[in-house]
Amino acid sequence: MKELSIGEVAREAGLSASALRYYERAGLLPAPPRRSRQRRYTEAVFGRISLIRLALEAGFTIGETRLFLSGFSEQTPPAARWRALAVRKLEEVNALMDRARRMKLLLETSFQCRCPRLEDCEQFLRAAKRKPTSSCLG
Amino acid sequence: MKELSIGEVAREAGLSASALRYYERAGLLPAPPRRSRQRRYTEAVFGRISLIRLALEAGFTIGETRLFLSGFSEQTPPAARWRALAVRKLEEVNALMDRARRMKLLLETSFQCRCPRLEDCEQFLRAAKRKPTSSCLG
DNA sequence: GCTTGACTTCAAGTGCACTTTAACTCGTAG
DNA sequence: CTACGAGTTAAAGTGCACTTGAAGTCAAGC
Repeated sequence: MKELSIGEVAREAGLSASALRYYERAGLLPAPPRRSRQRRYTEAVFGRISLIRLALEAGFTIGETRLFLSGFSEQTPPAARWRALAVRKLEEVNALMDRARRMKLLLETSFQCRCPRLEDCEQFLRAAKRKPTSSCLG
Repeated sequence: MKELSIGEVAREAGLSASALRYYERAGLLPAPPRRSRQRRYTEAVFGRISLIRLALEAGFTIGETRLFLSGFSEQTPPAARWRALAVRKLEEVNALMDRARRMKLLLETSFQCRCPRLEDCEQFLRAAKRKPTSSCLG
């Protein structure tokens, strides 16, 4: 199996070597074996990295992402804590999607808006206040 | 028209007085008139505040939010810059929604997943990789 | 043997969105 | 008159997710 240096992994994964070291210190990436002090990764690391990026980009903190990952890499232990996190995060992600959806609608309607102050735009207020369209991706 | 102190505005709007002063320094909130050095707001401030919060919570930075607000409060001037920002932000919001959607799907499928490592879970990988369901809110 | 380039560690720095602190001013109540 | 609570400022501090800098290690090429 091919061994990769931190530079190669960084280049291919599209992030910096320092970020990889940071993830390792933070407990998100397992410490790989060394060849004369230098890290040697296998290609399995890319799956882990995209999992980490997916979580971080969706708004998980480093600590939550660690817990999220440990909810799977270990067999039984932190199930309760992980489950609690997942439920809470699911709510947060729902809220995030709702805000993003409203902001999108806002940006789109703002192209039509000719009001002097956006706070007074009827069309905008309708867009900004609309509650979740619960049918979509719910 | 009723005049409100910074404390009353903060309490009613659900944020801190220091945040309001910070928004003012950052050019998001207009500097209100003073009664013996103390800020006196009218109720119109609440509309502005919810606009600010909506933008910030959807991922706008302070600078972008300022530009966003100025795109409306002024009649003609920064239309081009604002329009460019809006288009770029619309893309970012789309990306954010896509990530949030995938994270949501991920959290939901993870409740079913019994794989030792999530990176190897077939069901999960299908969920994480699925591209935008372009029909929804597009 | 010396240089080069990619790696190593540890500590300190960065940018954002605020918050906290210290020292101060007011208007009001006792 | 004093004390109190709520407001004021400028400057420093906070937490997060990294990045940068300094000083060193190591294998390969000249």
